[in-house]
Amino acid sequence: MSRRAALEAPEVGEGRPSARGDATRAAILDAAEELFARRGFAGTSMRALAEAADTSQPLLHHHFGTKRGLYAAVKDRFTERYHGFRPPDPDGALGIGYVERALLGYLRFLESNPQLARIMAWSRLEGDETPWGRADAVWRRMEAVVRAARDGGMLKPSLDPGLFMVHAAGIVQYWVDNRADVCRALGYDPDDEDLDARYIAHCVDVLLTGGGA
Amino acid sequence: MSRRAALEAPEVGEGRPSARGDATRAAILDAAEELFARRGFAGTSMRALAEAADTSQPLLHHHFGTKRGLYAAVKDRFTERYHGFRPPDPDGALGIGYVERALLGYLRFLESNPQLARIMAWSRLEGDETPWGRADAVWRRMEAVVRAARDGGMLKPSLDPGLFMVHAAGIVQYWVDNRADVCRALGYDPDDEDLDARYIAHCVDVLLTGGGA
DNA sequence: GGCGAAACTTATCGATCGATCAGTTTTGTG
DNA sequence: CACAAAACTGATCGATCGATAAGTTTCGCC
Repeated sequence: MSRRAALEAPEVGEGRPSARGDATRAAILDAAEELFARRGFAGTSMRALAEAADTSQPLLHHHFGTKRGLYAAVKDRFTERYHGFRPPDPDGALGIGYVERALLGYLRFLESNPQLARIMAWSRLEGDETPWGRADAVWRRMEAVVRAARDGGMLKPSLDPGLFMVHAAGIVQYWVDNRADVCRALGYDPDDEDLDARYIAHCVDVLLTGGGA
Repeated sequence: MSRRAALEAPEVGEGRPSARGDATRAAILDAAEELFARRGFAGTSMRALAEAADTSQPLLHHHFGTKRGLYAAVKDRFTERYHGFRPPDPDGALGIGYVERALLGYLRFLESNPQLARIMAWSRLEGDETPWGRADAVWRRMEAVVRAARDGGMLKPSLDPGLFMVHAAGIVQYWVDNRADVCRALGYDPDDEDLDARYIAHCVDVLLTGGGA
């Protein structure tokens, strides 16, 4: 097996690096990202990955050691992207539109990284924990924003920042997960490009002013 | 292959039924429910299923035809259970506590059927659509309740019943899916038995009166 | 009690799985 | 250019996959 196994995959290498090697590694990761997201870990074979990456199957083991190692490498690359998401800068006042901008931003982020959302969903079902451990930082960062908004007088004092954030995150996540089913069941037009914004706006209105009469 | 294949599995049979056959079929379905929920379709082998059901592997094919047939049979049985869930009866007035009772009831339902929630999640990722098609009826039924509540003056007129229901369903689903991660990241005690109720109560408060200051 | 159908067991099929090895080509560097 | 390391290929390993065939036992009904 190659010395450049599993966990040390992304770094440039210990011996002599190679431009060609980096290119194929990237191609393999791209293909793996696509296939793992679509079919999950158990449903994806190394041979299918090799074919999708237009390489040979033993080469996958050469670069990433084992199938799990390749999976971990894919998630590592995703982790960087995931942590690249940040709630919009409150820039001073937490205006009324801030929550809407934040939720819509999160929705757009998930929609522009559909494979990330799917891989996270697969991982959760597969019982993987460690690779996404660093995601806790994102949670805490966003909770801090909510707490600041509350302490800044924008949200009512009785509000629990953590629970409120779970509430808000669930709004977005559930939507991207079930958008198609919801449209089919309740008769919304799935091709309506404004539907996402309407849903978020509706939720934000309820979140801030309540749905009660 | 047995005549009693795939889609016709649950019914009693066309030839001469057998008490023993029904018992093993149930045992196989129980084991399959457990294993498919834990490891997904691709991650579960027929041999592992046979061992868990304490039978032989060819017997699985005898009763359910193919692996997909068995999977479909498991989902069929789940579908009945899923449709067994109903929002609590408004019994006249839609009091302030009704939404809380409904959400908490849905949460308890999902928590008391953890395998149902997991199988639904697997199915969604695997791209299965038809087997849960009848779930649309549940969606519409619950939407009708929200619409009645709105038209009855309990919710504000500008509210969209469908979007509000997605919002509410997301609150519950996201919680059961991410409860453990949320507790770890934000420091809630995962063993706190009141946490579920507190979360739901918090969400209902925001849903009805809003989180704004 | 006997007869046919269903239930069940044992053995095994071909295909595919992840992984490894030996050998060749390419690449970077002195 | 020469040499060593890395990249890559082809062949193949044992294990396991879903599925089937053939034969035996059990069950339900007349």
